[in-house]
Amino acid sequence: MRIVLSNVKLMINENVYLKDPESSALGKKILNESILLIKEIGFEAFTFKKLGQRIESNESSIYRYFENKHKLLVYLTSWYWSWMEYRLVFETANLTDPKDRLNKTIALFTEETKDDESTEHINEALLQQIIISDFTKTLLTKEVDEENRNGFFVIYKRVIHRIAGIIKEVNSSYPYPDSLASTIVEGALHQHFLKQHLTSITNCSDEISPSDFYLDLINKVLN
Amino acid sequence: MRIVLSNVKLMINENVYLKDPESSALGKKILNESILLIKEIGFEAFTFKKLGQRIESNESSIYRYFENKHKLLVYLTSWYWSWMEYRLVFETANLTDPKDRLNKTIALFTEETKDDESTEHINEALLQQIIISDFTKTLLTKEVDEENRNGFFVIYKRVIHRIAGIIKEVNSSYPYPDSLASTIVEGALHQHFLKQHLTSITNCSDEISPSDFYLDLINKVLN
DNA sequence: CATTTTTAAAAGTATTACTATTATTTTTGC
DNA sequence: GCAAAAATAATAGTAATACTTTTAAAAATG
Repeated sequence: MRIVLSNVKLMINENVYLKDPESSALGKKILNESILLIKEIGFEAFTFKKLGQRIESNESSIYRYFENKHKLLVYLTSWYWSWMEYRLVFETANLTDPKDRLNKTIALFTEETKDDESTEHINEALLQQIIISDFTKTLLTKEVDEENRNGFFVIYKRVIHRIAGIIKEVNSSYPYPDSLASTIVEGALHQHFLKQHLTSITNCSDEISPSDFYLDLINKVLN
Repeated sequence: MRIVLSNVKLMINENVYLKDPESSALGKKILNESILLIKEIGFEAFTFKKLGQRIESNESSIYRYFENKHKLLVYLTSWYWSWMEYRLVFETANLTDPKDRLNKTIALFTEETKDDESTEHINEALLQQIIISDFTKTLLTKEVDEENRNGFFVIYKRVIHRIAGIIKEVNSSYPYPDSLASTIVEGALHQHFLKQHLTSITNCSDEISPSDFYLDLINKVLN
């Protein structure tokens, strides 16, 4: 199923950016090329100076959009979860059986993503790779409580709550729906990472996907 | 059950350090105080200069033990997993029923740690807090493949394999023992973090522990 | 006690993560 | 179509980081 996103603007918390990057050509270039550059050299080595060189623009111009690279990463991850939320709502809309809805949901959040061609300035497949390697780092900081208060993670939290809600529809007496949802979403990212880099401690491979593992898991846990 | 570690030296891969920190008083001070300082200001803000000031020693002296702070963190995390492996072997040694062994194991890896008084230069409870916030960062780098080849993560991987082995004893036909083990160990760290900072997306609290959640989960998955 | 090793102190370098200033270009509103 | 405002580019500068190097002093060891 192809999603039409052309007319939808994903809303990202305003505290994350100084100037909305979706409001200008340079801003979109920043999003687009930062994904490529972070994927290429890793988030730790990524700097605004290097990004500036790459987009043939100035370091200081990028600073007018984002205070620092951490906030740019929070922006990109928020965009990703917002896009996933949209897909979740869209792709489960016509499913009435809670079990179908749950299986579809788990598949969506544990599968590898293909690029969605309806957004030209974001390569979703590459963005998912960045989410796998770097999303957790946006949370694991000394500033997490303050940033959480400032709404940096609202979209992610909303996504987890939606999934927890679907879990409850299937089994309303299960006592840990939020923990199960957060464990699966975060765990799926981790299994993708292990599949790519630490293959010996996962059963996921070209034949077995994280989806297989988590679909099996959730059905056993909820029945 | 109290563990006697006085006579045991946990072996850490030699590629991680330049000089064995357990071989000198300064080295032990580096381990001891780095745990306190990382906990205090966070790993990102932690520098060898600050650590040097704190232990009233010189920055350059610390560089003779560890090439950089990342390797110091890999050392600390390896030490932690080595200690956990020791506890795992010790505490399951006299259990013959596979189910008992598994439950004990899951409890061990999902519970909050109390300081083990038998090692004076490491505060295990604080170290666990660092593991919760920072262990994943040691893996999520651009250099993970090279460091993995150099044996930086052998202890962690061995721990996961041990747990996977115990899972297989309980249910030899379960198809994803390694993924289940890695999901639980890593997921438990994540649930502890959520419990502390993003309480709305976990059911873990003062009343419900990550152990409750994962013990329930593993028994449902394997039966 | 002489040699080696370890540690400390100081200085130096390249890079990072910004900020500030000024100039130029682009956009917009009348 | 032009003046004003806003955005961008270029340059320079700063404080901190993440080291390396050198030299000297202290401690350990054979």
